[in-house]
Amino acid sequence: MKIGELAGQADVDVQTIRYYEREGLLEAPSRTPSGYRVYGPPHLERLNFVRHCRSLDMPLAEIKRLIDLSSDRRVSCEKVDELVRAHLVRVRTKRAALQTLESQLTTLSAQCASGHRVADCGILEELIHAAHGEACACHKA
Amino acid sequence: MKIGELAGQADVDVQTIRYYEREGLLEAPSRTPSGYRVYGPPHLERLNFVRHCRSLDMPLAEIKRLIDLSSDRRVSCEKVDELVRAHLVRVRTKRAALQTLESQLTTLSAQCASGHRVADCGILEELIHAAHGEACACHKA
DNA sequence: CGAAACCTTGTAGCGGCTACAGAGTCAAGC
DNA sequence: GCTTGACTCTGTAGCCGCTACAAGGTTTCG
Repeated sequence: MKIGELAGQADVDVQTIRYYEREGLLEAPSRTPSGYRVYGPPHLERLNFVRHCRSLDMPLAEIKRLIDLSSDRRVSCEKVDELVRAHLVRVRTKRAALQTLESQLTTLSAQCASGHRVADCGILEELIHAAHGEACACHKA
Repeated sequence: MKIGELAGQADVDVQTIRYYEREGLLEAPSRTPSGYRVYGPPHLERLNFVRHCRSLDMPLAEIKRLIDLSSDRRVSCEKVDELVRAHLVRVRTKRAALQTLESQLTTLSAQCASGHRVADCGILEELIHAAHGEACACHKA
């Protein structure tokens, strides 16, 4: 199949496929005499794998390492697990930060009694006041 | 004070300050005859405000609008609240997505019984298997 | 035969910085 | 006075993961 069909099957932009090829995540496929890329089922499988990892928010570099690891089937599985675990830690950290953020913003939004002017706005006061302090507590270890 | 001192006070990179100036978030300060930027306390205050908003993960464009709104004290506060609320929705959505992600990765990591080879790795099997399906359920509305 | 839909490469843009290059300025020590 | 080092200046390029555009070539369909 040609690139457009592959893109349709995997629900990915055509450009993204070429980008993955450039970045070494997808093998360069064979070409028609006129230079069009021709893909087979293994390419689709690989592409779906990459997209699934991306849906788990893994950076491309990590997906690439995962592919390299899995292509050498003698390698200990611990490395794969290590990688996934490290990623999990990152996600967890970010999620926790967003949670803090969420409650801060909720508090902030509650400062605003409707119908008044900016001059009396609790939100802005709060933001300016906080800015006076020594930076946001949520960003201190 | 000069840019380095301002940067120290606000715990911001010097380059970031110049970047904020270029982007219109910080007023261009006066200069010494030799062209060095000279800042006063109001600049520090503004910079701290921007950093605080950034610590709340607001995009620069939004912070700029917030500054513009707050400089016109006659404007209704609703716009400020609207802006904060919209940001809150974005944060909440992202946090929820990360939460789903977190549990998926936890499940994934549990697939891996230690000491075996990649060939038998539950994680990779899981990832490849999932990739075969019609994409990740977590990304469907 | 000609239009439309595909494909090709190369390049630039997004956001929010960060880092470098190459030049100028300034304060302190010898 | 002269050097050294720390600062500052501007301009430019890189990071990530795409996305979009330009300017051309190919294929397909009516």
